[in-house]
Amino acid sequence: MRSTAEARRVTVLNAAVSVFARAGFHATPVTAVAAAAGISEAYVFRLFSGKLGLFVAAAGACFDRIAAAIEAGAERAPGGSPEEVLDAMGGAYAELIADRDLLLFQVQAQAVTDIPEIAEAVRAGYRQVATFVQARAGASDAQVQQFFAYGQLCHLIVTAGLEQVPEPWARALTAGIRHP
Amino acid sequence: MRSTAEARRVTVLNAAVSVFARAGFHATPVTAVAAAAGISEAYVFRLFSGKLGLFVAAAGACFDRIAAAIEAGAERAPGGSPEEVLDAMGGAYAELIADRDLLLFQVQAQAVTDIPEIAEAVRAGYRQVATFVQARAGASDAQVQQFFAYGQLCHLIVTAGLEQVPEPWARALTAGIRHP
DNA sequence: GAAGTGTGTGAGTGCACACTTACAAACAAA
DNA sequence: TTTGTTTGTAAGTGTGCACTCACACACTTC
Repeated sequence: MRSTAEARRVTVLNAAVSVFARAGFHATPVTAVAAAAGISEAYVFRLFSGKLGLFVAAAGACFDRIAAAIEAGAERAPGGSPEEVLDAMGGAYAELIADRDLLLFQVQAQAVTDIPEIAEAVRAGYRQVATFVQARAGASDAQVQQFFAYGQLCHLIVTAGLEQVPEPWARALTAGIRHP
Repeated sequence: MRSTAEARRVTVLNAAVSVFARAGFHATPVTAVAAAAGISEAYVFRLFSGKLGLFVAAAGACFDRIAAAIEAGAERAPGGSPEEVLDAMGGAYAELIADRDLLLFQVQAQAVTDIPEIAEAVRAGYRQVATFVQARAGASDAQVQQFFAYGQLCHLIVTAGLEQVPEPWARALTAGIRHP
C-alpha cells in the first residue's frame, strides 16, 4: 500500500486546479491531470466519479483555499473598521492569486455553469466567501458588492493580459488594482 | 446562386454567437453552429478558416454589437454630465444583454484566452468599448474602471444564476444591478 | 450552349479522449 | 501461508468531432 486513497485525492485535486485553470474543463483531458499528479488515468477515474466529479471536487478545493486566505488576511486587521478589514482581505486575495491558478480556475468554472453540478459548486463557493466577508468585515451590502465587483474586474485584467497593454484605456482599467 | 457568401457569413456569425455562448468554444461542435445557421458543416469551413477563425470572427461581431448599443445609449443623454452619460450607457447595455447571448459569449471568450488569437480578439473588443466609453462620457479613469467592474460583476451574477438565490449574500451582490 | 465562377453538400478520414476491464502487486489479518 | 482488501496500471473500446474532398447545382458571360 503505497499511500492512502485520501492522500492521493488531495494530490490529484491540487494538480486538477492547476491543469484545469489553463485550458478549462472541456479542453483538458483527464490524462493531463493524471500526468500532473503522477498517477495513471485509470486511477483518477477510480478516485473520482468521472471527469465532472473531479472538476466539481477541484472547485471545492479552489474556493476552500480562497476562503482560507481571506480569513487569514482579515486577521491582519483585528478590530478594524469595515473598510480596513475589506482592504486587508483584498490584499490577502491579491497575494494568493499571484500564481494565477486559483483566479483562472474561477473563470473556467464560471464558463461551464451550463452544467448544473458546476453551477451549484460555483454558487457554493461564492456563498462561502461572500458570507464570510460580510460577517467578518461587518460591511454594508454596497461595500461587499463593490469588493466583488473589483474582484471580477481583476479576473478580466488577468485573463485578457491588460497589465501588459500600455494604452490609456487599459491603464484606466488596471489603475490601483493590486497585483494583477 | 442562392445568396452571397458575405450574407451567409453574417447569418453564420449570428448563429455562432448564440451557440458558442451556451457551451463555449471547446464544447460546441461546428455542426451545431452550422445547424443553427441552416447550412452544412462543410460550408462553414469554407466560409471561415477553421473553428478558431469562426470563433474569432464571432467575437468581433459580439463586441461590435455591444459597442453599437452603448453608442446608441449615449445618445439618450446628450450634453449630460459624465455620470449621466455612463448611466445611460449602462442602461443600454443592460437592455442589450437581456437575452444573455452577448454576455455569455464574453464569458466564454474570456475563458479561452490561452489561445493567443482569442486573447487578442478580447483585447480588441474591450479596447473598442472602453475607448468609446471614456471619450464619449468624458469620464475619469476611476469612473470608467467602476463602470467595467460592475459590468463584470453582472457577468458573475448571470452565469451563476445569483438573481435566483434568495439568500442575503446573493441579494447583496445583485442589489441595484440593472436587469441581470 | 459551352465554359467559367461562385454556392453548396454527402460522405468520408483520422485522431483524441472519456471511460472500462482484466489483471498485478503491496499490505493486513487469520 | 492463505485469504482478503486496497492501491495501482496497461491495454483496450466506442464515440464524437475537426477537417477534407469529390462532386452537384445555380447563375453569368460570350
